[in-house]
Amino acid sequence: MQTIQQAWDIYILHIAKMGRAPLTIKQYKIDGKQFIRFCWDANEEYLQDETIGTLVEAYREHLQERYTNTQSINRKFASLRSFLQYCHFREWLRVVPEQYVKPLPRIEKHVDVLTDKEREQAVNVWLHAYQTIDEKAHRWMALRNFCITRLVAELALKPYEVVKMKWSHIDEAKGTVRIFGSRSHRDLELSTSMQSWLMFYEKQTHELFPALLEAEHMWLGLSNKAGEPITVKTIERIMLHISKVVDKKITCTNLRYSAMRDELIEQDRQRVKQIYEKYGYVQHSVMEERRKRIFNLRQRSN
DNA sequence: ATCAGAGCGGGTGTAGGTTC
DNA sequence: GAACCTACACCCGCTCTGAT
Repeated sequence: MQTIQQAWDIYILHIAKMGRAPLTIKQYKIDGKQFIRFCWDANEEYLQDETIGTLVEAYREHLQERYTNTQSINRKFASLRSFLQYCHFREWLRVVPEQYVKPLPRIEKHVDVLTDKEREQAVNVWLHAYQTIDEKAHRWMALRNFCITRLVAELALKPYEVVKMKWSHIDEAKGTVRIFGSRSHRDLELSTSMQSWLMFYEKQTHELFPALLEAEHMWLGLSNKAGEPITVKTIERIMLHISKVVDKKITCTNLRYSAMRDELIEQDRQRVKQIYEKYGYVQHSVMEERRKRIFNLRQRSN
């Protein structure tokens, strides 16, 4: 007889072989660990038809008590459901207790969008740092952070897309930059002011790090291995610092939505259809949903 | 020798985004 | 539009460095 632990380990190998993203696998491992710990506490170690129903039912209640956010609960249901189906497929289980891993109804939340003034303040934080810091390396870093913040504020980029940027993705003649998402790319226009900031940043980078003349990536770190790009963690920290200074939660996502807002005029659904690709969405319906949430919030707060 | 703070990366809840 | 997958945000603890 299979233990639940063994089964989950095999299941993880299976989804890895299926080509799931590393982050997904990492998350599913966490979910598995939690479920197995719960089973142990209930003195259940083995995967068997006789007990799996009551076990999963009890786990469902446990999750609902422990977490308030239905999104979190539903994600754990999703991985558990997928695991149970796999067990069924492998004939370790005759039946899947489907009714206990059904998702809870989703609650729609409003999104927080920055005002124009807040956005401007946020972008100015690192510009100001750049203008006031004397020490060379820190000054360069402030310049880098300013350029990143401004790019996000202007082009509504996601952190992952920022990190992937390379000098070769900029078309100086056209004044555009090619942004690579996780599975597609798009060309966006750079303002002339943004273009000159980037050129200036490039020059400064080469002056400070002559050895990195050949570095492909635009955003480098002082303590990284030579030529290695920063990670999304650094983007987070740039935003965290801004949040502290302006005393308002600034994240890449709310900067991104603030940049989208002006184009997402409240009633203009036609426009949403036309521009969704610009903001890196695969379908216009996602952006339509975001538009509704953005304007709901503004109606309430105004 | 100890402390403070920056930088970094792992862990995990939550939200965003894609696929079916 | 439900179900599923993946990224984002945040917490925490470790390490390194420079100040006291």
